[in-house]
Amino acid sequence: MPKNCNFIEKLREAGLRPTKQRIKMCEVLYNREKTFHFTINDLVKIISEKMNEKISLATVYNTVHAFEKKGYLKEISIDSHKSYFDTNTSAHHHFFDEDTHELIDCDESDIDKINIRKNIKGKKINSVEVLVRVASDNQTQK
Amino acid sequence: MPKNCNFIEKLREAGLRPTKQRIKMCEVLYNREKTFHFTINDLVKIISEKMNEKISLATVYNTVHAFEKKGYLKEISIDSHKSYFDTNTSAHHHFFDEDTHELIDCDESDIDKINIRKNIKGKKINSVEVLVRVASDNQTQK
DNA sequence: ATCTACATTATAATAATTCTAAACTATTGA
DNA sequence: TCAATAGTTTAGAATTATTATAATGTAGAT
Ligand SMILES: [Mn+2]
Ligand SMILES: [Mn+2]
Ligand SMILES: [Zn+2]
Ligand SMILES: [Zn+2]
Repeated sequence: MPKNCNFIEKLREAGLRPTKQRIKMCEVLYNREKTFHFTINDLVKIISEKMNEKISLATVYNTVHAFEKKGYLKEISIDSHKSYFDTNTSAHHHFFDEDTHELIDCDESDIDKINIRKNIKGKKINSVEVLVRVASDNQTQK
Repeated sequence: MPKNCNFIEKLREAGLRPTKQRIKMCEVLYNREKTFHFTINDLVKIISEKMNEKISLATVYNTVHAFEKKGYLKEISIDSHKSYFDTNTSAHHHFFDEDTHELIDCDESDIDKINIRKNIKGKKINSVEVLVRVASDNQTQK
């Protein structure tokens, strides 16, 4: 979803009723300069602490999954223990900072096109995504 | 761990007491031709159904995590909802079959070396792994 | 054989997520 | 306008995966 867009219209187009909870969540998620990577927990915290709003946890889950189904959010597998979501729904690669647990998007120029030589009979490729795990390089440490 | 190895010795070397539960689990995990990718649930099922053994669920978790810490198993992030483990602990790429939820290892020749042009200040790269999601290509379907 | 540190186990606790069913509300159209 | 209705929110219960606890068992040392 584009930044500063008319969320009421966008929600309607997606067949989702523009309730105040959903509009608030759109603002949190999409009124940003950069891609937003988050866990449900992050999102709940932002809504309650930064926005001083109260949206039921069940609604946050429902809405995130509704947005995911409509293609406005994408789930990212980084950690088997919790779900990360991404407002950048295109196929793209990531850096994952193992110190801060932060995800950073790669753009086209950051990683050369991946060349897959193998193919699995009867199967087509749905996506090819690279995860680069990084951590502080402690060159100053012994 | 090599196939058909002396698991008692291997466990001792790792500083792990070779208990009967651990030896049994080594047999299930490492007496195989190919890399084994599994969830805890898969493993428990194999132990109880195929091996007709009873190992407490807590022990399965403890042992898998002990093996992981010693570098005999590696956790793979495919699905935020459950943990996959891999007996191939080297850095390698995967195909993931979205129909069967099966992981397949790539070998060196399957994917060309990944060229990363970006670097994050103060961070070093720990790993670069590619996940290729595949699904049945249904060319016969409408 | 005895000791002891470590391991196993059943069970309880926790955490993430989903379900349920009642209350609420956005939209429709009389 | 204003009910009717279908979709939505909500608190709380249920479920699932995982981890903690604490009692019991056992491998390895003496
Ligand atoms: Mn999900
Ligand atoms: Mn883990
Ligand atoms: Zn991203
Ligand atoms: Zn593998």
